[in-house]
Amino acid sequence: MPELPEVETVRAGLVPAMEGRRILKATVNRPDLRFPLPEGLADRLTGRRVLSLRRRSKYILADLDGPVAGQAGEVLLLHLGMSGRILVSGRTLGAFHQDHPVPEKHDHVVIDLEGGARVTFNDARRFGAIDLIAPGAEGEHPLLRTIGPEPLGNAFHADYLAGRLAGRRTPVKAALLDQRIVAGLGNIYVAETLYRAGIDPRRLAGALGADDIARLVTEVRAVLAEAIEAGGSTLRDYRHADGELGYFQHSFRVYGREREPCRTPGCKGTIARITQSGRSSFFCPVCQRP
DNA sequence: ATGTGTTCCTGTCCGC
DNA sequence: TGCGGACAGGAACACA
Repeated sequence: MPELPEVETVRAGLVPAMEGRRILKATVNRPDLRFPLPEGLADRLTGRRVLSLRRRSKYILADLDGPVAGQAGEVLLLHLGMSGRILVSGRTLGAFHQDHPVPEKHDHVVIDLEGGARVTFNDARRFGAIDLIAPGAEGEHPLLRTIGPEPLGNAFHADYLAGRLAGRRTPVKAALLDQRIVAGLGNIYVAETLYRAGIDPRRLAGALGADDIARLVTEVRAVLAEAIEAGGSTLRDYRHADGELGYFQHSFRVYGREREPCRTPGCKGTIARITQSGRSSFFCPVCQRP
């Protein structure tokens, strides 16, 4: 469940289980995801208190306290890749899920917290990532260093985007997927954004007009905000996963709707699917002009 | 530098 | 029911 709204939903779901709580035990069942887990991960987590949970792009960042009182601790970085899920279970006064007590296949890391919650990182395809970042080193971390502005933040605006797209001969679809240009968008929300902005995904980024770019900024923000409000999107029938309460998938206007009618009032178009840079693009050939 | 294609891995679904 | 192939929400990497 991996684009920005899903990650934000997962982060929010982890707050009652983790924030302010001490990690009593950490179990590593598998030594590697996309890359090897940090050396001594379980030991470095055990005994630490989770001070706060943040999100940057599609990454969840957990600020830990240090082993020495008053000293800053490491930051736990979590990335879900394509298939990653974070499950929350445990006896906790009903504050969160209680229905996933049984270990499943691909439960790679399990964290037990003060208060009785168990947080499980499950990722069948192992495209996800877990890392520990030294205090103050977040800005130089290879996975975070080159990421562009948060789309819901002040740094993402039409002038900025125009500057980043100028002269680019790549399709706008690819440009919006590029995390260095804007953080957090993935295949679904790019498709939905381009539909709402009335822009054909094949148009070259550098050929967009100022009006196109202004609409893109508006629609990126609107789609993401609506999706977060809906708790993200749930594609497959992931039972028991935190964050799968999302229902934004019912609001998709183009994603996954190949050969279905366009939902723009009065439009007789049919949603098309093409492949761009190896991934599916869904769009209405009538509403979204080349 | 910029743009494109391949690759990592497992699971599911669809057509024969 | 089995089997093969296409496809899946990401992103790093190798190459032209």
